[in-house]
Amino acid sequence: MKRKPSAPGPRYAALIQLLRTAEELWNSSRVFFARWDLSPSQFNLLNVLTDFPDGCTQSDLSRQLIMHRSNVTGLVDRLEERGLVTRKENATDRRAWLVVLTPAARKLLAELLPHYHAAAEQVWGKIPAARAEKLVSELATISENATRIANAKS
Amino acid sequence: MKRKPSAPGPRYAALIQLLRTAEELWNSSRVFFARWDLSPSQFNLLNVLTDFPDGCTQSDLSRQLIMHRSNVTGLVDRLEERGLVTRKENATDRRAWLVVLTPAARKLLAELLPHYHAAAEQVWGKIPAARAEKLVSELATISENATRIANAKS
DNA sequence: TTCTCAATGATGACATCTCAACAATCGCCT
DNA sequence: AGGCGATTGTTGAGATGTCATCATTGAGAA
Repeated sequence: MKRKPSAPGPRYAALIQLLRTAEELWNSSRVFFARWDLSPSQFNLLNVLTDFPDGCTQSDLSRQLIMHRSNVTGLVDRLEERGLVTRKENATDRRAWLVVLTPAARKLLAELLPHYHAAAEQVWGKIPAARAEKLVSELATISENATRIANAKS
Repeated sequence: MKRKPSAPGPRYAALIQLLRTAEELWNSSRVFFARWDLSPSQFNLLNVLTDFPDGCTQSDLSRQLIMHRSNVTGLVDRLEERGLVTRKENATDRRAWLVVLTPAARKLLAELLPHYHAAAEQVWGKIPAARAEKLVSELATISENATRIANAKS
């Protein structure tokens, strides 16, 4: 008894749900960060920079944020215009800038982050932390498999 | 003993991993669909249309794909230029088009979908279907919570 | 019927992203 | 020292996405 041609397997729907959930999270975060006039990408960039008090190269940022170098250029441009970030010259490598948070950005993050972390916890509802942590390893497996399969020569 | 100010809760990292995994899946799918000269969004649109043999309104498409109406306009424009989709006039509502798959698109999908469904299964590796299905309900909970929290008046 | 409000799709402005190409610089190898 | 390949940031083209706004059309209330 045949079903539809090329019926999806049982785990296909789960992947779709995963993508959809991530999209909803992203869109929700857009609404959330709009209160501080930030986009999710802008916040992520600032958030990464908090781990690099001495500054961070744009290429390093692109790797941390998993995006193309050329995208970081415009992102930093707009954040620099708003005074949240500055480009410092790098004495040891004259090709690369050092992107640093301004005090204004640190103040903004100090106000924003508690709300953000609280909201992140709220999103899980009654799902316990133990379950969430088990999820992480499964998600990591999926990430690796996806990247490997995509880069495999067909 | 205080940690960093505004330390993230235990489930925060899991959310980050979720977003990262979705991003890797999306990027992997970009590489995957490039074999047929399609973007992930273009594929998703065509895939949705297979469920609507009589055609689908652009607004309906925007709801199915969770994107703004204005985005569907350009997406359909480009697919129409490539002959994968046509805009039929709608007798019962002269505001709306009916977007329909062309035979060429059906042929393309018939060739593409088996590979896609196989890859989707492969991504899970040794994670059993039962666990994947349990994931779905948790992800659905997260989706709902995120949307609700974002839309709540603060 | 007419009026009003909602829905549809298009458009323009803009942010976000990828990719290819480029000049400048770095590092290493000979 | 010189040369060569890799890395860095920028630029331009173009796809993808949001949002506000608009004219057209639908549909239900007065």
